[in-house]
Amino acid sequence: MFELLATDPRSKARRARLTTAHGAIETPAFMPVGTQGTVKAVTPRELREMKAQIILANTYHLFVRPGMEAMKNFGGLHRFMNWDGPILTDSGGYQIFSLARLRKITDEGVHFQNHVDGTPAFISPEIAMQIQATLGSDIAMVLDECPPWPCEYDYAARSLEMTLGWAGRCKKAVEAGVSPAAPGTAAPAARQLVFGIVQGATFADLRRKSAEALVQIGFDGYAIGGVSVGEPEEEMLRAIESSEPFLPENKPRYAMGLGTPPQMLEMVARGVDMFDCVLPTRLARNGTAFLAAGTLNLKNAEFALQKGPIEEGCACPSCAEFSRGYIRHLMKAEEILGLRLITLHNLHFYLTLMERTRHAIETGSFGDFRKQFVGSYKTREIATD
RNA sequence: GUGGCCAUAGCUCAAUGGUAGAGCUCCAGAUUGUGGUUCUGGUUGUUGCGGGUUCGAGUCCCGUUGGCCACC
Repeated sequence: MFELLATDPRSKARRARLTTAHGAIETPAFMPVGTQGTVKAVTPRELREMKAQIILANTYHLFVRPGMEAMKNFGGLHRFMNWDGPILTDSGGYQIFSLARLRKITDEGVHFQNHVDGTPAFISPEIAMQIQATLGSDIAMVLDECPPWPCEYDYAARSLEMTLGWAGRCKKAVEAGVSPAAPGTAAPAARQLVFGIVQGATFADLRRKSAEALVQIGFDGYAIGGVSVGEPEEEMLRAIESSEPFLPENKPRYAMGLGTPPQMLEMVARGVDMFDCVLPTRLARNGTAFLAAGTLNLKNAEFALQKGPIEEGCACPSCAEFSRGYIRHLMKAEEILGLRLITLHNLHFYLTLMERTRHAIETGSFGDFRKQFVGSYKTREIATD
């Protein structure tokens, strides 16, 4: 169920609520990425404390390791990782193409060797949905091919044909009843939502065709894929703009793998409701922190003696207790607490940004908020102690 | 005391007598459906010191200082 609560009169920004089996998600929302059944370096308790509403996990990674036997044994991913909030599972199409040693792609599915021990495996649209049913995620994604950037028109068109065929089979597989049974109960679990994925690379006509065909099949939400693959920001926004007009207003839109803080606001203004991105967690592990003024590489020597927090006035647990100088030391010494503290800060930053965005849309001030935030955010701004 | 080996970047070490380099550290940059990864740049030298041979010496010769090893 997806209810629109407020809309911005001057842009396509929406404030809405998506209800899943494990609770409601207030949108626009950022979803922390927990590929292997863990948002790297933080616990589910910490995620709850910073008000994460939903997290991601990855079908391909969990299929390869620990595998479905473990998942069945533990009664699904929620119980396995001890997270009782909503989970969205990416189908693994992206990983099959980026990680696995490819054997063969056919209309039937993908034969591949996994990146862990090279074991051959096969994933079809039906199998992808079956795995996600076993994982018990609240939102499942269809299996798709994510073409590279740049990409020739002919390749993008052929890839889209295959992906659309797969989307139809995913829908059919779900209707045929691969939905998860509620572990340990007689009652059937609440229905798993399924999102289609718009592809079409950088070509507006393919994007439109993709969106319209998916809507024809009918999904609970629509993702915009084929972005965050190395394309320049203008291409990324164009991909959003050429997909969104053909998606229904009463269903959530999800920009896959995106983005930077300003990019998220630009996409909210273009009608996107949901985001996932590894930037806050990955960059944290390399020492980069997100601030209102831009990013900061905390490994830089200039922070060695600074006693202030990562960001003045920040309400995250790291800023409450630790200095830039200490965190820099931890990162230089490769102490795991350092990347943990920055991860907590960055996730708090992303989640708070979306909370402020929701508030701005509700109060009719999104335009000003967007302008103010994007205007003051610089990639190389260096704040002083 | 005698004999031998060694001395080059902050560290560990390369360099047929022909423009002194590498790895690590250090200083920066990249990272968008995960990459604690990886990649890309950059700083640093009176080649222990003093002489000599040579067109040219980190390299050959003499002396000297320091370290290590072996033997009286």
